[in-house]
Amino acid sequence: MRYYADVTMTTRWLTEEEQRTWRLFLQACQSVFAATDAQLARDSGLPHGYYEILVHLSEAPNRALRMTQLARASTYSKSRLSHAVARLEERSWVQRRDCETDRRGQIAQLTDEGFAALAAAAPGHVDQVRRSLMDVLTPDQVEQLGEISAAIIAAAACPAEECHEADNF
Amino acid sequence: MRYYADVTMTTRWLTEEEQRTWRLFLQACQSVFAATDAQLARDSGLPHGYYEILVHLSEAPNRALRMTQLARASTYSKSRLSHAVARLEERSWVQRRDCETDRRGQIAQLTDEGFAALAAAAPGHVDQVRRSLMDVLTPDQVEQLGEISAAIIAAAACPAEECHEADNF
DNA sequence: AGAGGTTGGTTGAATAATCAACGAGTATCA
DNA sequence: TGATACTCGTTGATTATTCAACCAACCTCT
Repeated sequence: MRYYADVTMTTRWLTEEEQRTWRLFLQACQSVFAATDAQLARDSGLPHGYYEILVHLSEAPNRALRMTQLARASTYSKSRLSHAVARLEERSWVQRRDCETDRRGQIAQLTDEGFAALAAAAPGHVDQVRRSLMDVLTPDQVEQLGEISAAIIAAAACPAEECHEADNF
Repeated sequence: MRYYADVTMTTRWLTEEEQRTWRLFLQACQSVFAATDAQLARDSGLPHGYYEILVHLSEAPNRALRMTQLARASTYSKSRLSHAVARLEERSWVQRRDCETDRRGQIAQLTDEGFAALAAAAPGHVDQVRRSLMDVLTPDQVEQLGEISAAIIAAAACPAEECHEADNF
């Protein structure tokens, strides 16, 4: 039997090569993310994607972003972001402010404390990214990976598919 | 300010190129997994990694595996797998049996019903993998991605790092 | 002005993942 | 035999994520 059970006959199955690649890709991603998540959790008590949120805020003008923009930047759903920011607010790493020009709006603002936490977490994180990814690949491969990633993102961005999943985006 | 806040001076920061690649990689992974997860959830009500568990069981001799082996194959922690199998058991897709040779052991066995569910889910899933990944890349890129993934996995497997995270592995 | 629709964001319940602790079985070695 | 240590797998509490429902503010068009 093949990797994927065959039922309809009309499906275009994956070739051996594609199958192999898909599995390797899955495993590689898991290994990279497991390592970086573990490192962040260990060294900064930062749960998974929260670091990304802080990074995006730290780069925004004034270290502040509207919730929706922040969600888009972090590829978080609005709901997920709302919960996440609530936790970050409990730790005083982020503060919510009302938006002046749109009274529905909320602005997430990175606090000094939050910035300090991020600054403390960054070196270890970068180090882990090196160990898990960059130092493991040749410069050519890094370039290839960039191009491959860009192609994937581009394909996902448009393709007349349902981009309108209820809450997300 | 750079992407990652600079505090220690001793850190080897990412180059522009590496930074760009890292972010693209993150986003590409999110986009692929978001798409495949959404597809599986929509078409089969299968939460995230559960499909993988069923796949691994379906390929095992006798469609059965010891919990620990299954955990390793799916890169699940023992705890996570235990919970997951409990849910799959509620849906009668998997059954637990005692191991004859080791009385501590449990064997997860894919039921016919579970196999049918997997067979029903597979075509849509494969299709999504094509749309999100394979059809988006050139054959060369598919090959490159395979090699890159293999390098990442190999590096994570050995490197004298702490492979002994409490519960995992 | 106001009806209808859209967007921004939150909430709470349900589900999933992580973490720490545990009991039962096995292995090793005295 | 028994002491010690380790492996197998589960459990319950905590935390994170998803999902559906919702309110309030804005936008458009008449």
